[in-house]
Amino acid sequence: MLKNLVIVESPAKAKTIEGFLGKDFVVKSSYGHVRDLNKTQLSVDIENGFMPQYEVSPDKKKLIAELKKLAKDTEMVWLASDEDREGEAISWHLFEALGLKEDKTKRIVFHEITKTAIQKAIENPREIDHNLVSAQQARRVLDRLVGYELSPLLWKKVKPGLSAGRVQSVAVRLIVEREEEIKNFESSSAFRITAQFTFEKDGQKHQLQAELAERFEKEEKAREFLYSCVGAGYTITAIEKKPSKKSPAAPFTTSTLQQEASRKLGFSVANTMRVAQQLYESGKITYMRTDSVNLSNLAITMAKEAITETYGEKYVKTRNYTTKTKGAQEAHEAIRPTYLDQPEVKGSADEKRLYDLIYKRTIASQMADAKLEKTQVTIDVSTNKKQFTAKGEVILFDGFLKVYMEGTDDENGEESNHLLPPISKGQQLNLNEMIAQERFTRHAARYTEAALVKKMEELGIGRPSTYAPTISTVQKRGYVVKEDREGTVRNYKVMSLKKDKLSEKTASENTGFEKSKLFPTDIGTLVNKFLCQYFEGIIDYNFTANVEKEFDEIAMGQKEWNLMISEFYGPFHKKIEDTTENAGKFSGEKLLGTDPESGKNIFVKVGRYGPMVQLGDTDSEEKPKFAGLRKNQTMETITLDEALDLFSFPRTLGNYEDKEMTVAIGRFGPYVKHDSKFFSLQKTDDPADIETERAIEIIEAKREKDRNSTIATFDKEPDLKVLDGRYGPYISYKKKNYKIPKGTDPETLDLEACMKIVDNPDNAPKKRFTRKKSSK
DNA sequence: CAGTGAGCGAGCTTCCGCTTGACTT
Repeated sequence: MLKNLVIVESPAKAKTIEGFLGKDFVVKSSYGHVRDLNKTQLSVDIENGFMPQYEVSPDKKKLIAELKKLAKDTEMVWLASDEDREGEAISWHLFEALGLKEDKTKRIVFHEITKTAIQKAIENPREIDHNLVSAQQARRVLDRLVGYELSPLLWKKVKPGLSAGRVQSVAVRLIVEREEEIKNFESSSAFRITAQFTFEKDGQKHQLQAELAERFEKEEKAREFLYSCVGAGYTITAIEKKPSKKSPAAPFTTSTLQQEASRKLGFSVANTMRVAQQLYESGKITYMRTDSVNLSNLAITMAKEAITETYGEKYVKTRNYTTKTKGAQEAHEAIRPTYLDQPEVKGSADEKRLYDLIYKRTIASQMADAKLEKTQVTIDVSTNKKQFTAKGEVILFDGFLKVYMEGTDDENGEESNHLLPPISKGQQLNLNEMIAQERFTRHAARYTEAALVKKMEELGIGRPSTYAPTISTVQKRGYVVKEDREGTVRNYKVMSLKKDKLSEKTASENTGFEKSKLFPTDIGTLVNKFLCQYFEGIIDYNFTANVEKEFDEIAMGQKEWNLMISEFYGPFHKKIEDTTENAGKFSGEKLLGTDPESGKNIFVKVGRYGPMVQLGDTDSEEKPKFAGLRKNQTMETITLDEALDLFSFPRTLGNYEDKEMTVAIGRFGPYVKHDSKFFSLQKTDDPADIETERAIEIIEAKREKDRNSTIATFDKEPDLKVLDGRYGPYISYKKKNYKIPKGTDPETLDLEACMKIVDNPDNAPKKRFTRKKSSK
């Protein structure tokens, strides 16, 4: 009989811990949650105290059976899931699903994976905290109720297949509102005056860059100022020195790792997590989904040693960081290298780069402050009362800067603090050139994925394990797109004073260029408008923070979980019913104008398949005509002329092989149709310009490509083909695809062998899991 | 992925938070 069975959440953790515990312990993993609400129905019994109806998750059936068998023959089961709300619930679900006995079960927790921490945990077991489990249950039920009542309402009122939820809808709101802010932003310009001075000291020539403290809104005033400096002398009248320091940033959490990897390595949030997972699984870093900035004592000791050895003792300053994040649950350590004596690891290029970032951030966090000296120099102008200032910064002691400096999201990095030449008070300066350059104010920056995560974390919305999936969800639903956008050229005025002569010119710059930024789509904007209008409370930025307070009360045993849910659900559900009944279709319909040919109205609106234009009124006798918007068109910017162009399809071309060709625009872009087959246009083709000749070219090019990807065909069975596709060779038969078993050379297949493959159910195409409903 | 859009109505879609692989037709 087995003595001890320990169950943790992650298999990599299980492996490490098993090494610490010795042969009397077997350590297994639950792979996260093991039970959940059924996803095909609400699974919350509203009439009976909102009782959730749990079931073992389909992908956990096998695992639970295994664990159950193991637990039966074990003297003591130790539930060692994380010490937070979700972790406590996982332990309780395991207890229930495995049918454990209280006297044979213990609950233990630890925040760091070290031998002492585990042994201490084993010596201090406790029982499952049912209040904490109730708080998780409240969280789970609330999210289900919100998601599963709001989403169907969107299907009815806006468009099928949409979704809404406590987290994703706020993420979309942030992006939509930022876009509106940008749209309403009015840029203003002012003239910034900079001067380059020279002087000689001890036979050496020096330069000094300075800026006028004041900016001029009007071009005329800037010009006046430059003129006023003609023939002027310049003198340094004050030098002010101030000591300052910089401290290192805290070790990485999930959110800060995503931000830095985005800023410094250009990683998407999903890529960062994928690479971090690989590093974690190969034992190189600690757990990557965490909101804690805490390092274990062991880690701090290791860091101290590494810093002392490489940089010397005066670079060491050990620190304990505390989180400032709202709602942080700190079940894990910060993200750090497992072994701090390893500055480099083997692995893919991405793994190496991400590890390097984690290594440096961790080491720097335990290093001394950088000591600086900031200098401000004041320069008087003899011909007027205005003053220039020059700023400089000297690093007296580099400290942690030797290793790592946190990146910034600030795109207005105009101010540069450079080294100053040897200056002294009273020094006379010569003006080399003075420039007045028109500078424009900038709108707030659009969100990158990582910047959105940062904002969500500030609002306490979402968790480390959901940041990346949420960003992917809002893109999958078509609410948000991640795109590059080209900028526009803008002119600005430059005036220069050199050798007492004024010259003026107009220069141009590219502005508004965006790389990998999040933009709202028409659907995202419309859904946000709908939710703002009818469910302001749910997408309020403080909604999560407020319900979190109540979850905390439940966790402390001060409130019943289902009472909390009931208080929320009453008004919420009433609003759902009201809106279902009283609100009309929410299509964002807008009249664009009238068709000059027929005089009928042309609208733009969201239809069953997305944004479209409509020719003719919905309630008119004659059925209106519809056409979907192209990818680069939006409901807000489409013009009447563009709408009319969309109605010019399908357009008939000449014949080819005695069959008619047409050109049209469909769901997947423009295409040529011939003999009831479809041929997609190239990106460079404009469907408005396609004529017979080009259409034939496109058809022939497609046929050629098909021929090249055909491995074998058979005269006896024209429906069967061996083809080479995206994922390698496969068999196509009667519009269904079959995989070829491993180790079979597709070139050698004859018809008989193919039919054998087709008939073998193992090779049958995978069907989407659909629940069979009993027929009535 | 497959080239639609009213209305009729069946049947489908959907949440957040914990975890990894499987493996694309």
